[in-house]
Amino acid sequence: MEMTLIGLRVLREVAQRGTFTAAADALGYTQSAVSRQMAALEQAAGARLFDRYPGGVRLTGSGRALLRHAVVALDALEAADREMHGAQEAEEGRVRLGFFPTAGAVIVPRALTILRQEHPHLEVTTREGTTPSLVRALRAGTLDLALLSSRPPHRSPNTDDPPLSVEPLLEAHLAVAVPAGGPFAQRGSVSAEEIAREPWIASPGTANAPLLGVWPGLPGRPTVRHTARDWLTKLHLVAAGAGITTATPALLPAVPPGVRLVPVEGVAPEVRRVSLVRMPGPLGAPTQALAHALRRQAADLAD
Amino acid sequence: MEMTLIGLRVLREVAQRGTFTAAADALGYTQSAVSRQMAALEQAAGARLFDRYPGGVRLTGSGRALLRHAVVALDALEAADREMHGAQEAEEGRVRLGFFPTAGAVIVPRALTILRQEHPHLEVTTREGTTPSLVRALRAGTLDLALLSSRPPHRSPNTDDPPLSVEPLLEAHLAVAVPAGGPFAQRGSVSAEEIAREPWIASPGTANAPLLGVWPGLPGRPTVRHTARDWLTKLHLVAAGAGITTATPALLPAVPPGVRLVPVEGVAPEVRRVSLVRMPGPLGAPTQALAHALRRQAADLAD
DNA sequence: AATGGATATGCCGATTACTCATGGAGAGCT
DNA sequence: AGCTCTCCATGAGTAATCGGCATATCCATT
Repeated sequence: MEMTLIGLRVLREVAQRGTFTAAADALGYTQSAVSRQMAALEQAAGARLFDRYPGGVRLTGSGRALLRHAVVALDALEAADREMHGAQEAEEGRVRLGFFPTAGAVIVPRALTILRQEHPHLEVTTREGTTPSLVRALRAGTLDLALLSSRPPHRSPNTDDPPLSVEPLLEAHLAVAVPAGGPFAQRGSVSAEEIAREPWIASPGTANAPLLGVWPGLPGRPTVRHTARDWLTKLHLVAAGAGITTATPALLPAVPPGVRLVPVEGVAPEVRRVSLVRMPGPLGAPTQALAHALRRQAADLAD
Repeated sequence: MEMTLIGLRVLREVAQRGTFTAAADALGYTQSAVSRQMAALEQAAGARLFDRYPGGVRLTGSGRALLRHAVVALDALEAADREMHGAQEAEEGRVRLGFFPTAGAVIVPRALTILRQEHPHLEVTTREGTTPSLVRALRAGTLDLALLSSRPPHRSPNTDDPPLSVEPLLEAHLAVAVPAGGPFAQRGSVSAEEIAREPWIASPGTANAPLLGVWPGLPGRPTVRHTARDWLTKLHLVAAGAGITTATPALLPAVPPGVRLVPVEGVAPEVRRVSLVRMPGPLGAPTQALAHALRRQAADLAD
C-alpha cells in the first residue's frame, strides 16, 4: 500500500478543519471519500493518525509527525508548479496571515498598507477565522502568522506539541456600542444595570463558547434580539437602534455615523488581549517583516 | 490532471538512470509503464520535462526544476516514514557516497573505518558506479557525495546547470600489473614496446569510452584477451599469467600475491585524478565529516 | 427516548494504471 | 548503403482503484 499526494492533501485539510466532514466540504469531496482516504493513508503509514472523538478527530503523535513532513512535501510541489509556469518566482517572498474578525477592520489593513510601501514585492495572503481554526491552520502549515484575541485567563492555545509561540501585542478595554440617538449616546459612561435590560446584538457563538457581543457577567438573563457575525452589519444594526453590542474602541477607532462607543462602569473591567501567534522555530524574512508591521500598528492603536 | 507520488519517484529514477528503460528495470516496471507515467507527469506539470534522444532522455529546464522540488518532497516523506516507525531518528545523520570501482578497494573502506571511530552513529551508505551514473545520482539527489576518477584533460562533468562542485583530491600515476612469475616482475620499469604485444585484461568499456585497463596510446592494436569489471578478478587473472592490465599503485597499495605493479617508461606518463564531487550549496554535517575523512585518506595515499 | 453531528462501510460505475505487443526513429558498425 | 541495436511511443485489454450514494453505528446533548 502506498501513500498518495491526494491523501496528504486531505490530511492537511483535515488537520486544518478538525473534522473529516469539514475537510470534505472544503475539498469538494464527500465525507465518505475523506474517510476512505484517511483509512488508506493510515494503512500506508502503518500507524493510526487520528484519535476519533464524537466531535471530530485529533492528530496522534504519528499524525503530527506525518503532517509536518507532508507540509514540506506539498509546499515543495506547489513551489515547483509556481517555478515552472507561475511567473518567475516573486521570491521577495510570501506570507500567510490569519486573524480574528475584529482585526480585519483596522489593524490588518493598516499593517498591509505600511508593508506594501516598504516591501512592494511582498505577497501577503490573509484569512479570517476563529481561534481554533487559525491555530489548526498554523499547525497544518497553511498559515505563517496569526493574530488571535483572548480574554483572561489567557490560556495558551496549545493542546498539543510543539507549543506555539505567543507574543502579546496589546490589551484593549471593552466598551459598548450604542445608537447615537439613544439615551446613552451623550454619556461619559454607562452602568451595568442600565445595559442589563437592553436588547443585545450577538455573534452566533458556538455551543461551549460564551456569547460574543454580550457583556459578560451581567445580572439576569440578557435578551439577544439579533445575531450577526459581520461587524459592519452589527454596527449598522446598532445605528438603526435595533440593540447594543460590545466593541473594543482601540481596535475600532472609527465607527459608522450613528454609533457611539461608551465605557461601562460598575463592573470589573473587561480586557481583550491581542497576540501574535506562530509555530516555533526560525522565521522567514517576509514573515518577520509582516510581524514587525503588525507590532507597530498595535503599538499605535494602544495609545 | 494531477501529479502523483509514483510519477515523481519515476522521474527521480529516470533522472538517475538516464533512460526510461533503465528506470523501468530498476523499479520493476515495464518500459511502457514508465513512458506513460512520464507522459502523464508532463501533462500534469504542463511542460515538457525531457528532451528525447536516441540514446536516452535528458531533463529540460522545467524537468530540472521539478526534479529539484520532487527530491525535497520525496525525502520529506521518507523521513516521515523513518520517524513514524523506523526507529527513533538516528539523527546523528546519514550520508550517501558514490565512487568509481577502484576507490572501493582501499580509499573508501579506510575512510569508513576512520569515520566510524570518530562518529559511531553516522550512517554511511555507498554505491559503486560509473562517472555518468554517479553524476546523475548526484543531480537526482540520491547521492550526497561522489568520488570520481578522470584523465586529462579533466573536463568538468557539467553538461547542465547548476554546475557541480569539483574538488581534486589526489593525482596518481598509472602502472601495469604483471604476474610475479613473468619476465617483467623483477624489473624496475617496462617500456611501451615491451608491453604492446602482451595480452590485456580490460574492463567491458562502453562504446564511446576508451577501453579501461589497456594502456592508452600504445603502438599497434592491443590484444584484449579477457574482459572483467571486477578488480579482484582482474588481479587474479594477472596472477594466473592470463595477461596484464593497468592499475594505479597509489589506489592499490596492496595487491594479491603473484602480482607486481611496475611503472612504464618511454611514453608520456598517464595520470589519473581523483576528485570529490557534490552538488553546490551548503553541506550537512555528516557530509562534511565524510568529505573530511576522504580528504585525509587521499592525502595519506598520495605519499 | 429522540436528535444531531460525527465516522465507517457495502455496493457500484467510471476512471486509472498496469502489461503485452507492435511500430517508428536515430546512431553506429560492417 | 544497409543492418542492427537501443531507445521511446502507442493501441488493446485487463485488473485495481477512486469517489459517490446510501446506510449503519457511535456518542453527547436535550
